[in-house]
Amino acid sequence: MKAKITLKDIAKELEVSTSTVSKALNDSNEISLELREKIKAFADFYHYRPNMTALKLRNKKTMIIGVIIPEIVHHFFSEIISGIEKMANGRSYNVMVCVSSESYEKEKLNLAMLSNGSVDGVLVSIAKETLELGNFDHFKELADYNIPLVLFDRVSDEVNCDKIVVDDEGAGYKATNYLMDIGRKRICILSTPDHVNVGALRGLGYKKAIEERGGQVDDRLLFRVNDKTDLTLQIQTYLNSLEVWPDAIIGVNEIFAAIAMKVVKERKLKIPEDVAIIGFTDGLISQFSTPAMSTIVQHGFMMGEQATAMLLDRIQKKEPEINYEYKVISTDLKIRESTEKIE
Amino acid sequence: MKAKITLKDIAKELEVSTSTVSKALNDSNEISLELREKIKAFADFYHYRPNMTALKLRNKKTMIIGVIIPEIVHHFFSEIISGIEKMANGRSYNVMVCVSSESYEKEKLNLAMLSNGSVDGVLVSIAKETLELGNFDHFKELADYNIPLVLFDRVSDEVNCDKIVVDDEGAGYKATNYLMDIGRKRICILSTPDHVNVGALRGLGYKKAIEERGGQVDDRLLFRVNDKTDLTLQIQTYLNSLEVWPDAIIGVNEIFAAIAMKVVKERKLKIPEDVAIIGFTDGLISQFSTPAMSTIVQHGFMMGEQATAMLLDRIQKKEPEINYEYKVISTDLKIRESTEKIE
DNA sequence: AAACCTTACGAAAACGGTTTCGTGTTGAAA
DNA sequence: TTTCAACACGAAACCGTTTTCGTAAGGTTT
Repeated sequence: MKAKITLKDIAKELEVSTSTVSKALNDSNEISLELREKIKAFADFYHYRPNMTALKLRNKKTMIIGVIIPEIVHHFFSEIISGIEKMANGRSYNVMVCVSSESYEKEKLNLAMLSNGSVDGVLVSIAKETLELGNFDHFKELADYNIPLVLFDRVSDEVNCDKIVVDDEGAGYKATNYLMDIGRKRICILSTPDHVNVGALRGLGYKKAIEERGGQVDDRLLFRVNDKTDLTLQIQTYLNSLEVWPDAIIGVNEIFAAIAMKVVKERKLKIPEDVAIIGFTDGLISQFSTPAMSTIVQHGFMMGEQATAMLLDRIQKKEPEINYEYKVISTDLKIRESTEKIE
Repeated sequence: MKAKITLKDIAKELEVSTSTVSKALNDSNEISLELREKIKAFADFYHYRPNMTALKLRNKKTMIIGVIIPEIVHHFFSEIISGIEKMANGRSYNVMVCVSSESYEKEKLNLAMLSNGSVDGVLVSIAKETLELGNFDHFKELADYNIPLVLFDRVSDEVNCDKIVVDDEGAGYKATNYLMDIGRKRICILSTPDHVNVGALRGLGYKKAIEERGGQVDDRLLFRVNDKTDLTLQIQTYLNSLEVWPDAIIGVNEIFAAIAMKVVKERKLKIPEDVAIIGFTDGLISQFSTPAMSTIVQHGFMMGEQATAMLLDRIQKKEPEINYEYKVISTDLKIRESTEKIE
């Protein structure tokens, strides 16, 4: 175990000054070629590596971006992290991941921790509890510290910053339209409480699609699943409470759709003949369920990449512009067996 | 946008020295109560927060641990990260996540980046390519820099450090035994190439269980799926190439099992009546497949927590002990519909 | 009144680098 | 010969903290 060697050590050993060593290693032509080579060889031999922390202090940049995410064990979010990690790495940044567990307090704590100079910028997807409480002051403080912020997926109008979201309304619209195209009349949507913008927007697209064709939105077909109690039970109870079963179900996430599929099967109804099902997030469940689930694919990886690109661009600009970007990522409809057209 | 305020700023403003301010803020009784309060009030008012980077440099600790993981979009691994994050946070450390994408080069690069003083310790699950190449020199360098390392899940004997793994042999044994208990005679196992210790060990447990009951291991029933070509095709081809179909299949991960389930269904065989299936990793597929999949649950979250605990303990000890720990996490068999006992 | 403690603060070093500026030595131009 | 630029290097400041040590002022012992 050789203790890590510093500039000072090299300087002393070679009887030159630290500034000379520093310059030599940075290939400055202020230093003669001869000495430069000698120093480099020496440094190389002892595996010299500059201390990052010292550099960070001097350069006032950490080359780290912080990410606060509600959950990691979640296909869509892990895809996003993956995209973030890739883009950040490509631009030689590192990623510090924090999990809010959907809790306002943890989100606030994480943000405080990150904003003390640990990172050059922050990427956040807002926790459900925060959205519910509607308290976004902790984000505003970031601006005071002059730390760029980009919100992704779960955003809020009350925060002034760059944002990037999935085209949730368009996705809801797309899914609904497709289901109508294949002749479905009673389309049910399993959504989230309205404070989660994601769910609300998907519901909006759903309504828009129906109304556009002169249809009447039946409010009984829009169910808001809350995540405080057992999901399966809620969905089961709800579906079975309908006097007339729907002939199509949209789940605003993979889990809702998967549960719906289970419930439909238990009811001995055929998928897609009796009931067509569409989910969101093209995760493993969708690919390996029977029948394979049609889904709205949300391009989480791309979202992570682009959010990071936006953040890094903002970091690298000196002027804190007031023109914040709002980027929308469009979705694709991936048709599989759970909606296969029947004529 | 108030620029972030430093100790020096406070000192100048209050016409005292920086040392006084520092001590006051740290509640040193070297400073009179009166002045202490005054300084604290001032600092508070201007939202003073110490610069982390400066502290890191001074304390020679970053309070960050690095994690190198082969993949994020993977249920087991994301569970582990989740556990790591929780434990690290609980002990006031932060987590820097890097992805090797199963590539030797990326793993090496990541390790180099982390070991330059960015982190106090590193947690690694070895990339498949690295295991295949059998080159572990990059890990040995870590010791030179005196940075503690803990390997988890994918480990190697050639690296001297703390390790923590799932009881893979026991899991394979447990699954096989259970299948025999419910009367299965031809148990097939979909494993990985042997250089992936995880797969190899599960295969070992499988063999042990069979031999223990005086059975003869039929090598044709052990298939090594490689991840270079289409998984579904491989498994499909393999299963259909068997003269006699197995009456039970063990997939050493969730995907293999899910694919097997699909193939079995396509063949119009009944699960579990004709073929029982057991998977590993208790992810979403298992819970929401039809029939719901019996699995070996691996406690990824706990593994992440414990790996982190081991690492932090090692970091906090001054003496680099030679007694490395090797911890094994036992698994549980979660029985669901895909193996339900039939008599 | 001399010697000694406290108390309350400041100066300076340290962490490990980079960078600006100064300076002694050369060699070439005037 | 003088002047000046180029070259090659070192000194010192700097990034923002903490911490050791020094010390002046005042109080307490003898």
